[in-house]
Amino acid sequence: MRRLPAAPEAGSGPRLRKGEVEVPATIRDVAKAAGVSVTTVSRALNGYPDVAEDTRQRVVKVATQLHYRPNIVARSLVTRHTQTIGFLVSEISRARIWHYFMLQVLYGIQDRLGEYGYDLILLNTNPTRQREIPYFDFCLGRQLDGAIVFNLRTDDPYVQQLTASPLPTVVVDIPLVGTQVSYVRSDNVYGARLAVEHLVALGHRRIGLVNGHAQAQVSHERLQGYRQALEEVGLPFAPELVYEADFTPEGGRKGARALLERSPRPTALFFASDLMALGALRYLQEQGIAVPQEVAVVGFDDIELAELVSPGLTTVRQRRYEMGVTAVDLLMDMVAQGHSAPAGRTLPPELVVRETT
Amino acid sequence: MRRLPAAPEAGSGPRLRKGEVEVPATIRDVAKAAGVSVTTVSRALNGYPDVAEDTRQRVVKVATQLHYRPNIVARSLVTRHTQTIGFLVSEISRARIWHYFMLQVLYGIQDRLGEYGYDLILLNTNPTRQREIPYFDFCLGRQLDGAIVFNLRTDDPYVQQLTASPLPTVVVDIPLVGTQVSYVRSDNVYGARLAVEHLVALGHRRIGLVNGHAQAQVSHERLQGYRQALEEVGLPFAPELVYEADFTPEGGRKGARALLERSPRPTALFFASDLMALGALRYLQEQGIAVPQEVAVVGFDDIELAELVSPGLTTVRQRRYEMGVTAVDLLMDMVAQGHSAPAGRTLPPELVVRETT
DNA sequence: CTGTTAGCGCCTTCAC
DNA sequence: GTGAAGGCGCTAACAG
Repeated sequence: MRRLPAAPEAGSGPRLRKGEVEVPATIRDVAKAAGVSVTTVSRALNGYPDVAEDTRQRVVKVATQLHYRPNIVARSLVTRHTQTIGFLVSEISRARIWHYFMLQVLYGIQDRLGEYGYDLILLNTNPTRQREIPYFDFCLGRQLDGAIVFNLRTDDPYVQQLTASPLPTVVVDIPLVGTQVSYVRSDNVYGARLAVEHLVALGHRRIGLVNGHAQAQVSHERLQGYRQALEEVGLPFAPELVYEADFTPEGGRKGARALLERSPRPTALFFASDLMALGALRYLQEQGIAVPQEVAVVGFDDIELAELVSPGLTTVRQRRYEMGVTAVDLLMDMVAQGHSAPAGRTLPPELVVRETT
Repeated sequence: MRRLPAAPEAGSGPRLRKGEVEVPATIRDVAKAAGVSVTTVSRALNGYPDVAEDTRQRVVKVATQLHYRPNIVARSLVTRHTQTIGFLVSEISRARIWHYFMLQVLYGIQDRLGEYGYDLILLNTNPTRQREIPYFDFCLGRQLDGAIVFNLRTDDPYVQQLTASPLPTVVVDIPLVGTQVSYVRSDNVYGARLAVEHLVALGHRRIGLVNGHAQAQVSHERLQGYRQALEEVGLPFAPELVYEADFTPEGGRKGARALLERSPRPTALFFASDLMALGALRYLQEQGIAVPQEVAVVGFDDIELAELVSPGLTTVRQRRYEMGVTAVDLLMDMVAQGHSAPAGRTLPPELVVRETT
């Protein structure tokens, strides 16, 4: 199985080649070549103070010559931490649609994690495996130091397990708390209010909502914000003006069609995702319905395309990159500092007015 | 440093709690509880045939009770493979723009890797670190079984190192070969020809090209295809009709503006990425230039938005998901089968005609 | 069929 | 300041 049979000749010198394959130098090789013990090499390379300066220099030099790289796996076995964080994206393969949003969060995570010297592992999970194996067993088996969970549905079994997680975890979008669990999300209620208030200020009185599916936490929150804003200005809440879609362009299209059949016809449509708004925009154009003259449109997220289409999409910007960064900060507070879970963080979204309103 | 001091009491039973923290059961705990040796546990759980059926059952049962999960790190240390592949995206944090394209490739990778039981680790690298550390040192240190390299510029130092890589590696977009290196890419020459031939068939004679930057391998190939197609139909190659941009919407915008100032003005524009085409489309709309009546536009990639904008973007589709899947297949051929690098794979793109031509 | 014996490469008390 | 010894949790010969 192993690529290399144990080398019989434990000769001295940089045992660099064995047949065709390069054998990486171990700490022992360095020790031998530098004429010190492995202990000293370990200390010298890991920056402990109790090593004579000239010894350290010699060790470093030899290590460089030998192209020595500490074996992270071996180190992890003894230190019991891997400098690795798991990124668990529920249904990553099917819910592709989410990922315009996700990507930016991922950048934030990746950038910040880099600063801490951690790497990110994309856990390969799927609904079946997910049903069988507690989420943290994935992580525990791999000795991960923590995890970030993304795109969890509220009815996912993991939600239950999460609060009692023994592993430092940050959940995106769902406000879960536990001694080892924290969260980061946008203030979706506020964001939705921003959108609706903007529409109301523009004179709209019948405002439709095309929402995400009910298993997404954010859908509830955005609906709530929508209702709040309406109530605030004394507008009635009309259930027939709410359409439950699924965040996809196709869903947005259907939602637009359905809502525009109501009478009196709404003069504005608020979508719980930009992708839906974009799908609807396309539909409206096909139907020859003028935006924003006949129907105003507001999206949610502010994905890059929002400003690339014409007319440019008015939308509620989520601080996606910052969500990633914040997730890591919260996580590192638990992992590195060993604190128990800090309070979750709720980031304020902001309205970006373009040409669809 | 370690979270748990060595437990002094090595009592029997499922030593499940120590203070607040749950201590995962080890193979030794299972062995003890099942009344067998650790070897037997290992064999039973790993499906070796030389274990009595009732012994196996007992072991499995005990393991389940104890919530035993093998420590992957420990296993990796001895087996010398980690069931983990590195994904190295050059400049992931700054070249954000690439990633509409990347994401779909990533899905392909992730899905296929899951079938093989592997996970993917996102290597955190940056230009600085990249200049200092040979690419495979990242991987070797973490004992990765292989790597997939994405978005490499032709002038990146890694390109040199790659051919001699001791680690199974698949490069996306750059046709590198070595005993342990293979590649996957689209047939960019052919793709560009498809685009230009389509335009020519539509009667266009002056066709501009807004290309990517010169450090991208694909730019050269697409330029080549552009020239080939021109030559084929006896059209002259006019250097002033080629603009070197950078794959971004902003670059596409600039390219469109520059090229449309040439006289006689080109009647068609071919962009080396959809993102550039989209940026240009936006510009053309602002300028009141009718697409496709006054200027026809063709993109490259077929990212999801291409069909979401209106007019829908005519473009050259790359099989992005399939590129990911293929990359993994090539890689696994080296990693699991232990073959030396199989020939690289070049996937045929296809023309998708929408409304901009 | 099962157990004993050695490590994998590294870090870490504990002596010197 | 440095080294010797032990062990992290697991797999893999090699005996029985």
